[in-house]
Amino acid sequence: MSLAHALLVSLVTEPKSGYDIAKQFDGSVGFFWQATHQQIYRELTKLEQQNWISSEVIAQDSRPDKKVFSVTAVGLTELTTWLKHATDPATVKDEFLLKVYAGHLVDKTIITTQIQQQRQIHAQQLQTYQVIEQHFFPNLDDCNYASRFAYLTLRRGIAFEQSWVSWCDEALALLADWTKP
Amino acid sequence: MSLAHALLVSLVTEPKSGYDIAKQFDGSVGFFWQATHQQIYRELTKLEQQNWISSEVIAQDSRPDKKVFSVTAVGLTELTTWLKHATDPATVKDEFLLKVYAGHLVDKTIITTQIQQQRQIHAQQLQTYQVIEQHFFPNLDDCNYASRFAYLTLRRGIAFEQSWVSWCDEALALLADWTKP
DNA sequence: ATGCTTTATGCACTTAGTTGAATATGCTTT
DNA sequence: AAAGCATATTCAACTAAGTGCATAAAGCAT
Repeated sequence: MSLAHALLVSLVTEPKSGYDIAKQFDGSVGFFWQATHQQIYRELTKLEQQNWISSEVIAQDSRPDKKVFSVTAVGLTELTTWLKHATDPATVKDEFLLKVYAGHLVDKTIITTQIQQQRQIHAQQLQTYQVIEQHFFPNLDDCNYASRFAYLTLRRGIAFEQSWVSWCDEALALLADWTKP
Repeated sequence: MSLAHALLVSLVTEPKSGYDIAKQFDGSVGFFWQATHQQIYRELTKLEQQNWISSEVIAQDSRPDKKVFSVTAVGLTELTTWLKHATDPATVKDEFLLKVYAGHLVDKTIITTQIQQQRQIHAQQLQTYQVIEQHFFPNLDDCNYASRFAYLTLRRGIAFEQSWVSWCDEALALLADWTKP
């Protein structure tokens, strides 16, 4: 279970509220971890009970109060312990590939459409990543130490999406020549 | 929720027992869907209640009886409906990338080791896929219609692993030049 | 006869994730 | 002024996923 660690990673960069994390999970950390706001709030409560994080209520004018969480010393120790431990490879559960595998059951156009849709999604995401790369990392030497690691994960995102787009093209080309017997 | 569909896909190829599916999930379908035997048995029970599959107890000598499941007409309809529907992109939850992102917190050697371990895992898996490709798909023209779709998923597996290995090499090269301030 | 392995299935429990709503504040739009 | 929107948090109920343990039948080895 790593939602806890995803939250710690997010909070160690800088303290924030549950609401902020939920928003951030749409970007940066959100590229490799997602959770709904309910999950986030529930887990934050648990982490505070465990004393891995502590909270402080901040009054805001023009907005409701917010509860800002920071990682405690205990939490930081836990984080480094976790970083040292070997990582199990992420389990792949890919509904789309399941459909490709079962593609022989239905008319070819159905799978062709599916692949085209996926190609579109991944090409879009690739472009998003490339814009971020050009905008925030035009020159790695100018980047601080922490953001270089963010850059590595961005490079992974780019490689991932490129690999998908290429595969879609390959698959569509192959499919074109097949006929159902 | 697609465990149900993963089971249907597995059973539509040929009827089998829960035990057989659990074994098969170590290969072919297992490359993009995994489940423990308890999950499988529980879901099979549910699918039978829904009448998407039906079972027949087969007595075996030299082995305990087994319950062989087949996809019903209702189940097949459900499968094709599912195939036609748009597919949400798989949610990525990658503990390893989370660690890379947090890499600035700890000594560089820790992340280097993590990346090397991942490289080893993906290089190994790549080789496994390549052996399967050479062994079972030396010539696509000789393959029947259904196994061509299996080939597409195998190609995806190969592209995925190659992409990981390349990224690991790139990341290790970049990391080598960085020093913690 | 007993203990180990393979085949085969299941229950109980726990954790993770989803869905839907309620509550509160203050800003902007109509 | 009313309605809708963004911020901010929480409750309650539910479904899905995952872990651990238990059972049982047959074959094989000691």
